[in-house]
Amino acid sequence: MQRRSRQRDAILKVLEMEGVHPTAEDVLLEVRKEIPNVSLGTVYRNLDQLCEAGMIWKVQVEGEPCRYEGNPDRHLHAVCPFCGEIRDVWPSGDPVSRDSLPEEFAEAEYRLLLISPCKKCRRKDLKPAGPT
Amino acid sequence: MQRRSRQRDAILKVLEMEGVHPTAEDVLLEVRKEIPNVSLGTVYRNLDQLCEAGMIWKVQVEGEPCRYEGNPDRHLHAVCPFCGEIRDVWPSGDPVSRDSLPEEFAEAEYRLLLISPCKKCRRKDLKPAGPT
DNA sequence: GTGGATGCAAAGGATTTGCACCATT
DNA sequence: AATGGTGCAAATCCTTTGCATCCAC
Repeated sequence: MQRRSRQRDAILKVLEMEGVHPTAEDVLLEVRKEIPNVSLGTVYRNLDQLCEAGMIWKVQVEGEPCRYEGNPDRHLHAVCPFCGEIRDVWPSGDPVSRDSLPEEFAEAEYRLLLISPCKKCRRKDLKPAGPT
Repeated sequence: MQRRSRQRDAILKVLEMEGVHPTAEDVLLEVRKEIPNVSLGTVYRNLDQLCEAGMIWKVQVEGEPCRYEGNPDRHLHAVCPFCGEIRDVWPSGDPVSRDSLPEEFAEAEYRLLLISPCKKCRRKDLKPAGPT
């Protein structure tokens, strides 16, 4: 990533909005409001670059398209098993119980996704479903 | 899943081998040793069914095809960032530090993937890479 | 014999890529 | 002007599906 471009700036701006976790498609639609003819390829290329650069993060929920987010501070994600909504979760310490793991994982990196109904869905009385 | 079939039996047998985490493709090749003309569609259909039935599990590593495993006991997975090898990890208690999370996640389900070099790769001196 | 399971091939969705042109430095 | 970025469309990869046939019950 050496040069600047209107497109990348616009993409980054979308991801810098608070609490959003858009898919590439979502980003495309949002950016098109400003630059009507951006292409999906460009969005993907830039999202990749920004990830590499550590400026944004990818959030993967099984069986769904990748989501991206711009909040650089380390935090977790929770997905609602009913509606699929993703929300940020801010842990107060290490969310992994190292004590419960073999020595060799004392410092290991991890991907942790919480699965828990969102407020809206908690009201209704539904049975848990997806992600597998 | 109501009837039995040679194909499903064979697929299940592959997954019941200790410590394997094959992709659908891997399962196909293995099953073909016994039933040369199984199709990939059949493999996927049966893997899905067996997952639904809770007899096997799906393991998702970002950017890679799904892997499957037959060990029904609750455990974690660790992926090697260098070679992609997946190994089983048996925690001694709840691997999630509930104390570090907001109240509402006290009982939440989760997906946790550890990222840590395997023995072979620990010897070599490589820089961490993938999964994003 | 009935309806679930199969094999095949085609379709599908998400993401990547090749290429000629455009734009930033 | 050099070379990285873009738009477009085609390609790729993994997975799912439609359909005629097969086979377990």
